[in-house]
Amino acid sequence: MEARIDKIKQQLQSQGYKLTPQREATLRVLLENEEDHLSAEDVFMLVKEKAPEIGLATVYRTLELLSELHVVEKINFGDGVARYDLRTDTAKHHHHHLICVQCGSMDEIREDWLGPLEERLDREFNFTVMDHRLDFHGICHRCKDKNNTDGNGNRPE
Amino acid sequence: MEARIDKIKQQLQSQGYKLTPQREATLRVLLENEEDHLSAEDVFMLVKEKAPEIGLATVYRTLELLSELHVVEKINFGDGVARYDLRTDTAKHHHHHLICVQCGSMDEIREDWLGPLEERLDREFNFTVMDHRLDFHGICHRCKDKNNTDGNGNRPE
DNA sequence: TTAGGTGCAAATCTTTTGCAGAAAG
DNA sequence: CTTTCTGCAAAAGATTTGCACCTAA
Repeated sequence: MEARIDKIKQQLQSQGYKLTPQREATLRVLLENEEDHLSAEDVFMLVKEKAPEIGLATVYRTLELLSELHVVEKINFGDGVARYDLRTDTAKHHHHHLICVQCGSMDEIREDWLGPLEERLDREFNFTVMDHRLDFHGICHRCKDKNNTDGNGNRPE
Repeated sequence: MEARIDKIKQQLQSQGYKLTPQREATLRVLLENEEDHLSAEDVFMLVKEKAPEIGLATVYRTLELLSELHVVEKINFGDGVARYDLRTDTAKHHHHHLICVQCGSMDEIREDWLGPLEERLDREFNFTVMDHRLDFHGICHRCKDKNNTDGNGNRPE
């Protein structure tokens, strides 16, 4: 974890930014909750536990900065709040989301399935892909199990 | 166009909703701008040309209603505003977006490239896809041309 | 030392809601 | 008639910004 913080610190400094205690605390929260998709408010509350004096505006400013540096990715599930995902170390951000329309859960697929499509885009549309976002909406395996064993015969929708 | 309005009118009525002049004007705007991804504000301004007395809240309420009826799809490109796409008559909504990080333009690909992936999801993850969203971020063909002929050698970012 | 950061509060922006009056079926 | 709608204005949330004061490098 220290190594990752150091690396990000260098990224910041190479662009003339400073690693302040507030930014470091924010980074640690993101690292400790890598599996989650935290909103700015979520991050704020978690950071407050470590650094109670931090302001919400600083969290927003930090997340925006980290977003510009491609350290985190800002995502939007349509629930009115932006969420922030720490990016993995690989060059691109290759993961997809499975969003269940029944229970609202979200799983991730940490593989990239779009390589061939991106080549095709470059060839056919002269569009050079830098990033992508792929979300699937449907029924997750948990809900499918539940629907089948649900004695009262409830069905989604 | 009248046929499509009639069809939606029936959809509304079968659920106990009324087709008011405001709703009809909103629908017409959506039909006339099917290629665009209008925000609620966009729709509001266009509807105002036909029905100046309409209120923004009514537009929001109408769009939400049409969304529930699956007449439009509410989408979110992460720019802080929800946008609304008229759904095509086909069962699924198969199109992808090419969003240019340089000029902000957005093109559409009206083909579905994900069929095989969706089958794989069902097989490997037991996840049944009902819809998907695929956005690519990168440099569009227009900006690539512009960058190459730009005498002052400006580069994006 | 000094450019960049911070906290706070106020401002902004999108979207939602309460309500009294209007109108579709 | 009665239930659903509408417009307006106010409210609610999320995010951004102005500003005077700090602080990391």
